[in-house]
Amino acid sequence: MELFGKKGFDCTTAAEIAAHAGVTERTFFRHFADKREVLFDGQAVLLDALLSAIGEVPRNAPPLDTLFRAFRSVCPLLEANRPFSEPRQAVISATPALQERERAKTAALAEALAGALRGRGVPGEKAAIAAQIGMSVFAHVTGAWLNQAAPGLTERLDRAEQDLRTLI
Amino acid sequence: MELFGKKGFDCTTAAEIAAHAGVTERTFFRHFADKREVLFDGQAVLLDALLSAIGEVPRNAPPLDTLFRAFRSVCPLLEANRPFSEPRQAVISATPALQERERAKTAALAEALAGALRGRGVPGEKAAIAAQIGMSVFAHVTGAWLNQAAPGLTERLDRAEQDLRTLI
DNA sequence: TAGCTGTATGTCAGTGACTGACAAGGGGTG
DNA sequence: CACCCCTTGTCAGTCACTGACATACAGCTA
Repeated sequence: MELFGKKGFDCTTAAEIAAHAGVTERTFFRHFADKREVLFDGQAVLLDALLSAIGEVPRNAPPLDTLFRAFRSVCPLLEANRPFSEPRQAVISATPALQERERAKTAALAEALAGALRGRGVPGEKAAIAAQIGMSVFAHVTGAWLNQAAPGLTERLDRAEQDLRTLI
Repeated sequence: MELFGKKGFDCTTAAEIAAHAGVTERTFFRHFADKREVLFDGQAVLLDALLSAIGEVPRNAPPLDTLFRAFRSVCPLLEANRPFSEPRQAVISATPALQERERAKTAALAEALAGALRGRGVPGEKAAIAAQIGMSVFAHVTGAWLNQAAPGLTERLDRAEQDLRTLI
């Protein structure tokens, strides 16, 4: 983040990152599949949090309710991480290649959510659509919230869910 | 597509593509921003078709109806293009880097749709959510249809729209 | 016709992301 | 102590992509 803030992502070489961390470039690429991946490590904990949150929701809840409850339950985690995720998001917003990667990550997350829904008895197609919709709303909300802290995440989620329901 | 079918996308060098087209590698990169872009040229016509289709829908239609009417109206175009898009999709499905690019393209398309909705008086947040939701359903449908031709696009769209409406 | 201009292409050298193969160190276990 | 596993370093190589410069060709004008 130091280097990215100073020179931008594209103008920071992998060798520089590695040197800044006190290792070789080769070692860097053994820890991260590629240069972009260095910014997307926390995804795993978010995925775990969402999956276990889904497990807490009563099984008879409708799919979208299940998802939104899970989203709400990880809000504190995201709020706590804001000091790290805000500058990170600034770098991503300035770099198209990173936006591509970010979309890939949220897509993977959506697939995981779809799998969780299917595991709770939601039919396949509907689970996929629900997960994609829920995830795109969630990503939209968190993105807007990272741009501007107020209103908070849960309030934004409420509004987005309202918008979503009135759309149909 | 010949080369990609034979050796796969990753194992086909840009120099080979260029040579196969009878030009230099440098010339290749003057026509396409990067190697992946060579597979995503048709997006512009789809965008135009969708935007003009949106223009045909009466202005007082609710946002999601507007989008789904537009989607339905481009189905013939997609069905006509199937001979080209099916092998193309096979290459994309086999190459994560291409899936990333594809998601970026559909995201750009969703933003364009959101802009069109806003131009029709839909408030900003709702337009963004509607466009993302519509687009993700549309992408999901076309993806499934490219994997298996039957049932057809419009029928799949009907079912997906049903799934979507019953989710709420 | 000769000259001028703009645009598409070729050539070349260079940077930087990433990879495979091999060697070297260091800690735990028998 | 010998052995093994895991991490790291080293090195050479491939390939995507870029900037600078030269060249060819088409159309327009004097």
